[in-house]
Amino acid sequence: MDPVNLTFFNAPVLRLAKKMLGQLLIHELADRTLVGRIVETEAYRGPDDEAAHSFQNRRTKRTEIMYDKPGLAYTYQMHTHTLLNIVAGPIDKPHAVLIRAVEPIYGLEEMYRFRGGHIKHKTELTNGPGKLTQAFQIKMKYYGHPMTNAPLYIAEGRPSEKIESSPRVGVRNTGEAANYQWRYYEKGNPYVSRFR
DNA sequence: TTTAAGATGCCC
DNA sequence: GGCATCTTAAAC
Repeated sequence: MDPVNLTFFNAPVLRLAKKMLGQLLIHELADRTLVGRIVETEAYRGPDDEAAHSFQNRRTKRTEIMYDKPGLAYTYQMHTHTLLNIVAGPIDKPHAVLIRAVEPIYGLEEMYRFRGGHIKHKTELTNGPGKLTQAFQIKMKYYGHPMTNAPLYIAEGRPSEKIESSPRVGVRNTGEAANYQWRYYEKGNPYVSRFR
């Protein structure tokens, strides 16, 4: 499967967050390729978004990558988990899309193994931003990796037909931004994370 | 140098 | 509801 073109990511962040629903997340491991279909995303829109790490153009070692080219991976550590974002356009605007859930397509046996022995149902493999990075073995080493290049990339999938939106998860203490409907997900898909 | 908080997930 | 566990950033 071929990666999407770099221009795919050069879009305003809200539009990109919706466009990414239905696209494929692919990680080529030494002995197996893992594939998932993106079913839930969130947009974080830099300077004017209090919930974003780059709020008020805050520029640190962590947020630096968001000021770089669209299509680069912004990985960061949240408690015991790594979360995966993709930088959106335009360049110099610190915008990014968080991948919150995917539907597992290929490599489920590996995903079960990477997730540990406590998974009862396959919907629990990848229905959360920390779960999917664990299932897909996406680590901090991918910080700055172009998501158009093997071994970790986005490929064209079947676009989502029914998209719903909601407030973002876990950002309740961020003033007005807590109300923005910038979480997008495929309606009725069982792999979408539960809202908290 | 120290400390507190966090775009989470698992267990009790 | 508690807690693991680690990076970042702000306080001291």
